[in-house]
Amino acid sequence: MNLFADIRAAVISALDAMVAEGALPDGLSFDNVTVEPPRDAAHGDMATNAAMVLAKPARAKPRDIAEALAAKLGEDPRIASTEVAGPGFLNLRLAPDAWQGVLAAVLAEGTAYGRSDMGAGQKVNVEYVSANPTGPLHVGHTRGAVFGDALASLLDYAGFDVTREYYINDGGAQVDVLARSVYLRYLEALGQEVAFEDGTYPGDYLIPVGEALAREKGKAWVGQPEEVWLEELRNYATDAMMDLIREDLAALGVKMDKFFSEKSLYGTGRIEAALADLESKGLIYEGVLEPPKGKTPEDWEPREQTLFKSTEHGDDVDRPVKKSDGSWTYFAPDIAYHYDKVSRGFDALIDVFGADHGGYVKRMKAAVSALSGGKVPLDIKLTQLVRLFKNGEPFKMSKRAGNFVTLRDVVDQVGPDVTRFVMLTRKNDAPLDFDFDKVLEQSRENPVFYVQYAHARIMSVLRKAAEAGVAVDDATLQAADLSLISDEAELTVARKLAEWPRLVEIAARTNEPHRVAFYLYELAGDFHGLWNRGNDDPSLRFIQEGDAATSQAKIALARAVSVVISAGLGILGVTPAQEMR
RNA sequence: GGACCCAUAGCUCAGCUGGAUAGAGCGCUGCCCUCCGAAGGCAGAGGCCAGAGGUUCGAAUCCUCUUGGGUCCGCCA
Repeated sequence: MNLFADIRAAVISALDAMVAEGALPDGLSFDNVTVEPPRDAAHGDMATNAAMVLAKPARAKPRDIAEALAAKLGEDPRIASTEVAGPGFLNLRLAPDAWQGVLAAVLAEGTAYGRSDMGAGQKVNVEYVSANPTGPLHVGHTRGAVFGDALASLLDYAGFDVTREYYINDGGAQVDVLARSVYLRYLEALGQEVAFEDGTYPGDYLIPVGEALAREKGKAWVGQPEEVWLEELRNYATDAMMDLIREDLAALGVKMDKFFSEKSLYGTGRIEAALADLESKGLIYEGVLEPPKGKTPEDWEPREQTLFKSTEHGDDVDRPVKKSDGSWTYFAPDIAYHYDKVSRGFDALIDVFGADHGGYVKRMKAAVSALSGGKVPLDIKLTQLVRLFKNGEPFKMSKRAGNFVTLRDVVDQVGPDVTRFVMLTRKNDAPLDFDFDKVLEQSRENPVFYVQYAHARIMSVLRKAAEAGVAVDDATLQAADLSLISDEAELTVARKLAEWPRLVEIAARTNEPHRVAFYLYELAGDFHGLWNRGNDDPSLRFIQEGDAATSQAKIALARAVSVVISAGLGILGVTPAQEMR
């Protein structure tokens, strides 16, 4: 149930009727007609811009259209009153039982209240994390992981068929570096002194890998040249790193549907096939790029390379897919990977990258546009930096990874729930400050606590009511006399609940899961506001001693809040708190 | 030199496919706990939405330019 969508449907059908009666001309598009909550509560419960949007194409005055529309809508029993205002807004006031209907719907549908069919089962691929398999995940990856995971859940909730995917960059030179680094740890495990030069990974996390290798291989590889061990060790090391990464993801509660190996694209003809597809579209040629303007690298010299004509699909310059020595650039497997995604029949693709990959957005979009003939949209979401603090001071930690703070460092300190919620308290493209102390603070400033506290309070009410002998199971609450919910503070909460399905659709349409976190904070605020009103006005308390019917109605409202909080936190991957200590 | 992101209250940030008098938290000012639901609550002050043009019934939102900050820019993945 989506009250805003229902009322919008009523507006549209009223407009259709006006067309049928000749009050409006044929052929108007109602696509831009909206029904939204007004900013100012004094403007009523809902407002539609229909008259203003249609005034020009209908060649009529907005206020005239609004008056006529108001007359039609006045016949709808859900609409208590209408008012033409401002430049042509039509403000609607709903009958009280409309809000009570929302509560009944929440209790009946549970956490499915708010699910949408806007996705219509379309297949969407969300690729996120995709960190190089050369070490544990760090904080930057954590934000991408949380964002991508919440976005995937959000899209699922909005009716899309979602695949969560991780692209393993296991085909490039950095894997050789990893293998050599593990080799050093292997020698070290066998008692040799080793030195980590530039171009190797010195992190402690490779020590156990070297030790395990030493146990398996003994001294077989000591003193042997790379030809003997490099190939095998590459696989061994990447497998070990992916195990590590999977553990990190599990600690955060992230579970991928698919891990896609870059290496699987090499030597299998798949890169060639993707490039052949572009070639067949006339988008591949041999050429020489201009040097980058302004800042010319000192060793720059013109070289002929194989280029992808990405400029035909919105890029600024054409991009090399083959180096001058004939080997692939990193871009080539990326093209092949996205070709694979397109071939798997996804209706839409989403890539979640760190902000430092902003330079690749246009070329990837160009590639997908070319490969899919413009049919498959690719949205690329960039996650900005996370700045770490401890009690207000910039924070650095270098335990096991060398010089960066790991996902584990964060999750072990504050837990997965707090980590996830906090990572979503900022837009993805805005930098995020993460303070290890503040995120655990129990105050209104801390949205994690504030939302969890609201849920815990409701659970507490339910427990206390049950102890007092009031039936509070969902079936009983559904049957409660919701007309007893009528105070303004209570209706404010009910109105907020009515917005939830709408919020889900907006968040899903914009691929912005942070909107869910902000909504939950607002909902919690409205609920706490109601709770606090109960301090001064005992008639607003949820449990009314000796009056089971009223108690059940009020508790039904609280229960509905907890249901929506659960649903929202579920999207964010956060467990609702049953109690706070 | 170019590309992308960002600029909203003293601070940290929201702001819906363009809608009415631009919101929240913190901070600030003033009230409110002998008890019953204060790990707080209520009220108030605080804005040229970086600047200048444009599009239109209407712009924080879309376009152009300027300023200021971040990221990136041929064989590194």
